[in-house]
Amino acid sequence: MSRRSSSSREVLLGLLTIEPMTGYDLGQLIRTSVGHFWRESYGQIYPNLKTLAADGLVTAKTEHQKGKPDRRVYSITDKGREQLGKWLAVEPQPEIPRNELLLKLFFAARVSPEIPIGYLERMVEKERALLRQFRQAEREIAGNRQYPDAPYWRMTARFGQLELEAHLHWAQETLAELRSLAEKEKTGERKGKHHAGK
Amino acid sequence: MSRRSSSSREVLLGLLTIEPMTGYDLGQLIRTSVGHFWRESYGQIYPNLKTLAADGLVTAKTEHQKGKPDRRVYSITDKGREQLGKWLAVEPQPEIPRNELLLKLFFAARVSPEIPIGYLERMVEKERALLRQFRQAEREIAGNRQYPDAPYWRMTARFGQLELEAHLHWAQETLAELRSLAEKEKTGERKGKHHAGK
DNA sequence: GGGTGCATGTAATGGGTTACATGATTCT
DNA sequence: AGAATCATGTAACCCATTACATGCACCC
Repeated sequence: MSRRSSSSREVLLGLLTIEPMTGYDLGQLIRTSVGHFWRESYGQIYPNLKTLAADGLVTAKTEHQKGKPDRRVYSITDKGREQLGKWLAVEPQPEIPRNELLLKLFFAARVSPEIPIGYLERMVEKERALLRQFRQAEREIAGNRQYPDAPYWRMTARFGQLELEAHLHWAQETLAELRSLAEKEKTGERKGKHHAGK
Repeated sequence: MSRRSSSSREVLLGLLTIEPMTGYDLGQLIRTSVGHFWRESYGQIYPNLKTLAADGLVTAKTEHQKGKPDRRVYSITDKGREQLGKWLAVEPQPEIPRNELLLKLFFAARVSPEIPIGYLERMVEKERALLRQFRQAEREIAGNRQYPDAPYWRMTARFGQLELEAHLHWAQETLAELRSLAEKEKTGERKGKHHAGK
């Protein structure tokens, strides 16, 4: 048990409190449930399940199937649940994620405004579609009263929605500004072309 | 020149278009200019400057100073500017950053609501302070007409501001919901305590 | 016949942070 | 006296993605 900062093992523990699952199931579920703020690759999931088992936080049993490969079904142990509780009590440290879009925009004066306009337009497209299915999903979860996890799941979904809305708002505002910038460049082409081609 | 996905070298190139600088200067500038969406450690900056010089994208000269250590001052070359232009033209791929706060919230039904309440409260505090200095900074940049980079820098700052506002809004909304959840738990303490202690 | 889904795993590779080493000066 | 700033660099480590390997069943 060395010092580990990341939470790759804890997602697995957390999802195993819902029901026993295989590594493959966990991969699927991660994509569909927490996928908009947390990803794991199988190259991470399988080895982590092994170390979790070695530490006694989960147990595994193999189920044979005909026609399909064997399943290694993992269950969380009491020790695992305890560990999860401890992890939950530790205040999450806010980190600043890298944003390549903003980085390119920051240096965009070196190229034609058409370039950032291009990728903002495509971004708006994608985000609009995403927002639609987000709102759809929210309506579906909204029905789930009774289940004790439901309110928390709704909160995380709501976060995604609000953030998306903010991004969209910004993108549209920014597009308008970029277009007027492009306009000015075309009309006032007298001197100061500061950016190099290509 | 192998396939590299990250943009750690390009930040350096980009900032060197402003003026020649040392690795140390670059570190400082990264923190103060793009720090709210991009970070670099010196363990990354110094080796990258070396490879950039080896590839002919920057040149270096050493300046001696008395009392202080020598400075290695890097300047971008034409080849470097060209490279930067190429990189800027490539559409940035949106990635989903991991969010540990949301992950813990997703599993928060396993602990007392007091726990997420605690860290959301502290988050609101911090973000309020951040927002104040963000708005401050924006007013200062707003004066900078004439400089060709200024509009782009404002756009990235604006992004940070809008996103922060969205986070704050969400945090307050969520706090209210968590508090009513905690209320319900205290009054209706009949059976179903589903979460384990500590 | 070929793609997709189920299912588990390992190895190579790459990207990045942290800690360490060094050392004079200036501020508190 | 001690901390912070300027300044450069390396080594250890860790986390994570991607590619590869395997193989049956089902659908088009």
